[in-house]
Amino acid sequence: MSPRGQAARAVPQPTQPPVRRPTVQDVAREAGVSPSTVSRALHTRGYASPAVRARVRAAAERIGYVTDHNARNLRSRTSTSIGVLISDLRNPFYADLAAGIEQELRSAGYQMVLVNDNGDPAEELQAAETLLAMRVPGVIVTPVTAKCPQVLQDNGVHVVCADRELSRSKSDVVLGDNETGARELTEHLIALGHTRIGLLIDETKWSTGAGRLAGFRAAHVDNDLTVDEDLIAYTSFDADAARLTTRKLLNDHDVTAIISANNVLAQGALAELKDRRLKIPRQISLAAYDDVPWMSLVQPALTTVDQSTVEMGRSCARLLLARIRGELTPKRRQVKVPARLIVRGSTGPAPR
Amino acid sequence: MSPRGQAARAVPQPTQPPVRRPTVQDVAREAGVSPSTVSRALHTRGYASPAVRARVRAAAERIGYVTDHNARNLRSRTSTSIGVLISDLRNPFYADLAAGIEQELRSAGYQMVLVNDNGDPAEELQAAETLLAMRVPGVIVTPVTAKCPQVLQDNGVHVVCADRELSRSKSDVVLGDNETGARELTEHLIALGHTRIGLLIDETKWSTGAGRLAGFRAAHVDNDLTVDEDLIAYTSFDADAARLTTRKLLNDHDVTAIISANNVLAQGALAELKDRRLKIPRQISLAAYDDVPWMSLVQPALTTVDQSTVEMGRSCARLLLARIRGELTPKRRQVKVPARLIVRGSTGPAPR
DNA sequence: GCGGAATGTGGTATCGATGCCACATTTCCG
DNA sequence: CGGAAATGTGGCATCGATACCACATTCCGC
Repeated sequence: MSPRGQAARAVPQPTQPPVRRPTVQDVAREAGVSPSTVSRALHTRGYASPAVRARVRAAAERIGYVTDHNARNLRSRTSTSIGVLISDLRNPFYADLAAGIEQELRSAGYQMVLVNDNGDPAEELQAAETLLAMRVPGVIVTPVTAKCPQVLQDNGVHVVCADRELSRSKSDVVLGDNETGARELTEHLIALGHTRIGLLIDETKWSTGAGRLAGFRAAHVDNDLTVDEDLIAYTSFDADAARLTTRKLLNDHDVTAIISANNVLAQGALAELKDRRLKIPRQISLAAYDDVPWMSLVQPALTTVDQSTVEMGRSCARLLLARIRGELTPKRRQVKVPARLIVRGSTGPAPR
Repeated sequence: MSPRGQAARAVPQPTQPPVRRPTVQDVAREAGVSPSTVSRALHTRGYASPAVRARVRAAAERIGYVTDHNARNLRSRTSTSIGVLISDLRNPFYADLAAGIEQELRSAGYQMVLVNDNGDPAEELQAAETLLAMRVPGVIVTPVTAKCPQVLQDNGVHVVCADRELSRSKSDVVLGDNETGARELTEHLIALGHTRIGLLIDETKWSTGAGRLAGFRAAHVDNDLTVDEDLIAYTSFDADAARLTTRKLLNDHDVTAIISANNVLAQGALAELKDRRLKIPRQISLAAYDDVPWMSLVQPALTTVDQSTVEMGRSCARLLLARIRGELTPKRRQVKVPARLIVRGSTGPAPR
């Protein structure tokens, strides 16, 4: 309807007459104290004698009182809802991340508002606006655009970026140790005698891809190998595309091992290798960054780097909560979650 | 601290002085109208001339106004946040379900508050209370206990149960067509000549397991086979347990095919078969209910029943929203999402 | 040209909990 | 034993948006 801007938001519809829920007033009457006292007895850091506190709690329980967060949030200008903005819940990486975040938030008494942005800048920005409207005190985001964290911070919302860092970011950030992980993975292959290793990768603008690429290079340098730039196969973030790119890589170059930069690309690479009936790891080795469950179910199981995704999520939540509680110095924080090489059957000595 | 009941909830901490956000008042001043008019112009179904509406919108955009949902919700006694209560985000089934729900909710202007209950009744109940506190108009839940939907409904919250139905449930529900799916899957095996088919299953109290078991039986009956009750192998919802159960099943009985009742059990079954170096499907066929990505990546790919989990999630959301908007008759609704047999390489003719 | 219906806008009370301050009691100590 | 400090409670205003009603205009038809 509106030409642009202020999109017409869903307006709460005229629902049926809701059940009347007990209020602080009701509890006060029931317990024979004032509403203020009820509030203090139940929640606030304020004073309340143990006796009164117990009486109020009993009364609240008796009549089934449940605090209204909307009223609470409005008055106290805070909220226990935290926004979580990720690309795609169906990707196990994001699901694990969200699971870790949720676990930590919940045990601290916070709630998670989860939004998929499908990796789309416009949706991401719209989600940010929604979270602003909800007056969340903090947001955890796997950013697509720098604008999103920017807008949030400009409005006083704490932001933790997860998994990746955009240039000129001012937010706290939790990253995997991509460089070390990729280096170890590459060195593992080099130690097996591989010298012509293909790298299947989709992006190198974000810290994630950039780090993995850097680790790949570093491993070569440390072992006096030069990286053949033609073996770095750029593709898009999509299994089918990765498959085609792998095909091309195999057609044009004689690599003895392939590293896929993430779990999505690995699907494509594996599919292509199987399709060619290549014996893994006898004829070619395959390894992937970002361990997800299927990688240990296929035959042979894939050698991978486990980036402790759930723990990464927990870290994000802990960091954000600490920030919200004002426990941190203003200085921007960067947390690095270690990555761990898991050697399985898909990597073996270089042929011949 | 408190002996029991009214758990001490996290209280919003004294955060740093938040940024002052523009209010309706500010927009009103900027646009030269009254606050009431601003409200109507931006949101409410009320009247506002196009001219004023445009002017107000422009003003709002100019000063960066974002509605405060807490205030809005408090006053209007509604909310656009929907609770989603599931067991385990790391299980692709739940992740897909949540993804479907989120997609539908978001496109309708609602938000998703996601809570993992880890399949634990206590956590489930606590989550329900949190959602009550948030005054969500509706909740989608994969119920563990009947008490949870009960409590919510008693407080006037609309509930849609997803994936399973507890006895004596009064809520709307969205189910997969477990019976048909399991019947088709079983019939597929029977058509291939299998007569001794093992069923690996964890629960049959919920409609989910019960339906799959019923379908399994029905296929036998329809084909004049009797079900050997010993081939129904009960296990717990855990891959390792399923593996042991599979081992026992193979040791004690000579089955020519195994059906796993869900994606988790399938992992255990597959692991055991691989461990025994059994040729699939030459020596034994394996099939699973609930198609998840890894099943098409393993070799041979698994024959499965795809229960359209994402679509199931969408259905839940659509049903709940319709209910909230009062578009439905009071009668309890039950939606059945069709299941689809996907034949892949893991099932073949019965040996000999 | 006038009564009365449409139409659009402003004013005010209110949603429910909490921040803040005042004040009634106790407690404590010289 | 008096007065100051400590302690615990109640009262009242307030967070920001919206529901609801009153009212000023404009628009009709007869």
